Amino acid sequence: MQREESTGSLGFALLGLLARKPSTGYELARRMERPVGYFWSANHSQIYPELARLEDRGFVRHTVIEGAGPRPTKRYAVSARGRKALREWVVAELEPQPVRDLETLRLWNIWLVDRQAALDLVAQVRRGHEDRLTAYEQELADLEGDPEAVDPTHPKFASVLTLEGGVLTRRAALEWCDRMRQRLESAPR
Amino acid sequence: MQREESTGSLGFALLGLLARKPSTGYELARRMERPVGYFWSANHSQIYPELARLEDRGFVRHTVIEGAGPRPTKRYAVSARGRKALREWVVAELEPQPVRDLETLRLWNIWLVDRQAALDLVAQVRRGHEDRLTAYEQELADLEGDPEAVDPTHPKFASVLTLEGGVLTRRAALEWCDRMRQRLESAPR
DNA sequence: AGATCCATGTAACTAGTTACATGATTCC
DNA sequence: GGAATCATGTAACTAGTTACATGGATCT
Repeated sequence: MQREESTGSLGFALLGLLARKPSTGYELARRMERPVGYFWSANHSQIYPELARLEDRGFVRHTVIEGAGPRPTKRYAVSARGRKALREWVVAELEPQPVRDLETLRLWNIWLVDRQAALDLVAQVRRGHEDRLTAYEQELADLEGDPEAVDPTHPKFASVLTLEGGVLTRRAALEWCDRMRQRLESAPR
Repeated sequence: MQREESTGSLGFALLGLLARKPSTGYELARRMERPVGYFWSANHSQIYPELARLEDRGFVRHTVIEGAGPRPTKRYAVSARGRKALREWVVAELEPQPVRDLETLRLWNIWLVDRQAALDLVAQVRRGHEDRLTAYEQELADLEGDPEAVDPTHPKFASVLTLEGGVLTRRAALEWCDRMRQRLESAPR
């Protein structure tokens, strides 16, 4: 048993955001929605206390700026120590994380419902993948031709990589949905 | 504000398992590791209390059987109400779930590390996808040629669908990893 | 005799969600 | 004047993890 008290995934998500651009907690919450929210999300109620913990550990520092809230507005930036901790976490050997994929769980139970309901479910899942694919492609288009996106030490390089991953896997998921539809339609009744 | 107290995803995961085969809590925990664990996971310490809640709601029932533990061994089975609740959940219109994908989060920060470390990370991620792909293909091979797998009202039909989805998306992920490797190798230094 | 599996539970904790609370500024 | 946006926090809750606890049966 360890009382280690180490930074969790949310902390590294925030460090990654701040390494790209210093921000207030509010801005971090907005940036968490999109595009980071494509692979990590958090509410502001989780972000504010986590920023305080990161500051305790010396991973971020804040300066008070003028802002619109009833309390002082704080802009956070990563420290050298925070950057180092993030770099180390990125390349660490991590054991595989537990998966929790609600859509696949629902599809795994599709044998319980009638054909029409099954087709509706597949269509619903397909729509979700389609929407995400469109979003990824739009983000990618914005980065296209940007010379910084070719530099592997620039954040935009990493953004392009992750977006391309999203495109590839969502396209595969669409193909899967089409197969499922065919399978359901051609199945004997 | 609602005090609705409704069944969550874990409850439906357990109902789905029990709809396929009545089991003890212990067996459910084992089945959660593989193959269900490919898309949903839970520990026994989460499973036992959840089974009690499902029973409170009349979704499952248990009978005491002979077993090896110090306490009475209970075999659970879904009730008609539980089956109905599961069917309704499967086809419900659900809002998209928050995503938490640690691997993509790490790749999104890859611009912070040197080329070798970046290549190592990509290789690590690739290995994970490879291992999963192999597992999916093995499970699929076991189901191949099974006449029940063609019947859309049989659980094996749904198993095949989800495994095929896994194969398609993991193959896409492998392609993605190969692209990332090329991109990193061909990048100017 | 010791390890592993079967079997069920609770306690203490961390992570994440939803709701409450406050108040200035800007847009319509 | 009202809604949306900026801005930060806390409280109460649900979900999930890790550790503690117990003990028979089977395998080596």
